[in-house]
Amino acid sequence: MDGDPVKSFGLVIKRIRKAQGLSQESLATDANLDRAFISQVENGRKQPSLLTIFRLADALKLSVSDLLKQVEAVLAGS
Amino acid sequence: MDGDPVKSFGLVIKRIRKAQGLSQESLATDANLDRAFISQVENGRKQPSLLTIFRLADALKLSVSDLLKQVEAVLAGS
DNA sequence: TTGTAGACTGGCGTCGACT
DNA sequence: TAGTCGACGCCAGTCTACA
Repeated sequence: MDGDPVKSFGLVIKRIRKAQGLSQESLATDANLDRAFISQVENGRKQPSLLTIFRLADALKLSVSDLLKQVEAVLAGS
Repeated sequence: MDGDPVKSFGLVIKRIRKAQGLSQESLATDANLDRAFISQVENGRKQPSLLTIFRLADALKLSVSDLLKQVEAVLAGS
């Protein structure tokens, strides 16, 4: 019932980050991004660019396609 | 030998669009984007945002994860 | 540790026109 | 049909700082 890819993306990032026991701070440094920006993305307030999506996937140690497959799953079940 | 996700993304978009016999113009209208911008993306001069990636995938009638899987394939074999 | 705010730079995305 | 250009508005992404 959501339908917003930006919010769904944020939820997935937050879920995976927590599952790996990472802080926003460490994820930010791993992905070469700002911590404040990570927060905005996780809360669906900012939509990342292509390069940023790749950086986040790398930092979370999974492929971009697998990451977005999880986003699609959230979208489908919402 | 490439390593640039932005260029790879553009190549994949162009390849799929041509395989479906679409013009940049029709893809642009299907994805609610500007034709000039489609050209920039295909040539790796602009990197799309998350929402734009979803719009392009929809217009090309494939899932975002499948689209990015093709991008990863190009990156791997380059 | 996280959310948010304000200010800032650079770049996304649009539009019209020309090649 | 596709590439590119200039101008434009708006937002991605950074940084500092405070709750």
